[in-house]
Amino acid sequence: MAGHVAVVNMPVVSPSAKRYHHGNLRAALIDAGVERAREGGPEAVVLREVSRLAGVSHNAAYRHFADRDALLQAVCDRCMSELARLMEAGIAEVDPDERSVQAARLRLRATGMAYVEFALSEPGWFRTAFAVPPGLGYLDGEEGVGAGGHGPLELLGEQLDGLLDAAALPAERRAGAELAAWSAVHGFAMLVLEGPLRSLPDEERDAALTRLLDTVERGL
Amino acid sequence: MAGHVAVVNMPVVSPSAKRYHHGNLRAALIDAGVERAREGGPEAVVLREVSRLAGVSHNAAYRHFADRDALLQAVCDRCMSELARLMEAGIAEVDPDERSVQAARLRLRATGMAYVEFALSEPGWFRTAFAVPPGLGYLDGEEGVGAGGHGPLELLGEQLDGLLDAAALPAERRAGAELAAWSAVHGFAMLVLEGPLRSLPDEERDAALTRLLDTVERGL
DNA sequence: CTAGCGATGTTGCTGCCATCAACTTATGTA
DNA sequence: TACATAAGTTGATGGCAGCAACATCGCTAG
Repeated sequence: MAGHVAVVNMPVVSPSAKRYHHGNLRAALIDAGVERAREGGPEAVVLREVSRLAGVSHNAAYRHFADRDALLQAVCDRCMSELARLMEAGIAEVDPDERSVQAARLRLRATGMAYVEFALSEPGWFRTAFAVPPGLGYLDGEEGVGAGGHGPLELLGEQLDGLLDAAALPAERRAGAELAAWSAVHGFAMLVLEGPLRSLPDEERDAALTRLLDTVERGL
Repeated sequence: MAGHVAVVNMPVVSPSAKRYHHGNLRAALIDAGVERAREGGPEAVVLREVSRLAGVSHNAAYRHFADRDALLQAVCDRCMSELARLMEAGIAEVDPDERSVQAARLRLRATGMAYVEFALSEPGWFRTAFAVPPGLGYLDGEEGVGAGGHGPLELLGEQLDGLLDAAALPAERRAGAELAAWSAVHGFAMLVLEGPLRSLPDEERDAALTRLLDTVERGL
């Protein structure tokens, strides 16, 4: 996503040529929104500023998005996808063919670590990913998915299934396990990022994360 | 806090008499801010609107607060205090003299339940409590405390100490237990309130909360 | 080949907000 | 009792979201 440039549906003309019709404005606006969100989070996704970045006048955006929230929604999706990709990458670091309890546990742990690492390394994107405008329900389907076509929740579920298969998770506890694990890492990220623990020293923060993941592993 | 009316430092004159000097504007502004936050969360704490509610012109607020963020900060504190009070109330429902493992566990559970109940019953206040403006670190000291003078983090810590005393928590796991437990309930509240799980049916939500608290209890 | 229509951008409003500066009124104190 | 100062007010500026009316372009039917 970093340095992302829309490649699909590129304008037929040279991008430098200043034309009345942009040719690919919708994608350009989302790109610009993602860029701003990276620095300043969801509140930095400002229609006028984003339009300026896209080299177009304010109001042009209204041809492609009903209002600011619609643009923000699209930007949120992209941020969520980025999170999914990072989680996929973390999971993939454990040999996919390995079926041991150990491997299943490592994968779950990697999932949680990737989640928090994303929050800490890209706070703007992380906050944006969860800043879906009120009223709009998360569709949980096609949007916000990683390269494998699965969203964060599905990725987490797959790791829990892996734990189940490896007999490291009692079957009667499988239900609802997603939400328990997810809540833990999400809350940690929020508290540390913009909550009361925002000024916790890095060292203590990392120790607390390890402690947290241990707790989840024991408790699930 | 509901229907809260500032009693300390009330103006010496009848409140209905329209005077040039309000007499107690600072408190009135905070009250109005809390009222708006209840409905619309932190973004509803708007200087002009709050001033209107206090029956004073915009800009009057600048005699009492450096800027909007300073007012918001004060409102956040009040919301956090309200959370602390609800947690205290939940904890107090278990006989304070009872020292059993059972009682200690119930108290921890009540703490978490109160936390989530506050988030669900007063979403505006909950979101505001954690919306301390960036740059301002949480002081974690005098602010945001309940009737007993303790903040949410301290209240949680006390319950964990209780678990320790009752030998329901190994001493080597006491460190960092606050953050683990807190993260879980906080993440749950966020995900359910404004996150991807915002449209989860009440029934499933309650079941998930039970499952979550079980997990924490086992894992700590 | 070309007229014109619809899609895409632009200019110029309105109304809301935060904040600054300059002015006014009340209060308490010397 | 005068006046310094705290507390409120009026009236700017500049930014943002969104509406309306106008301008330009590109494609397609005839």
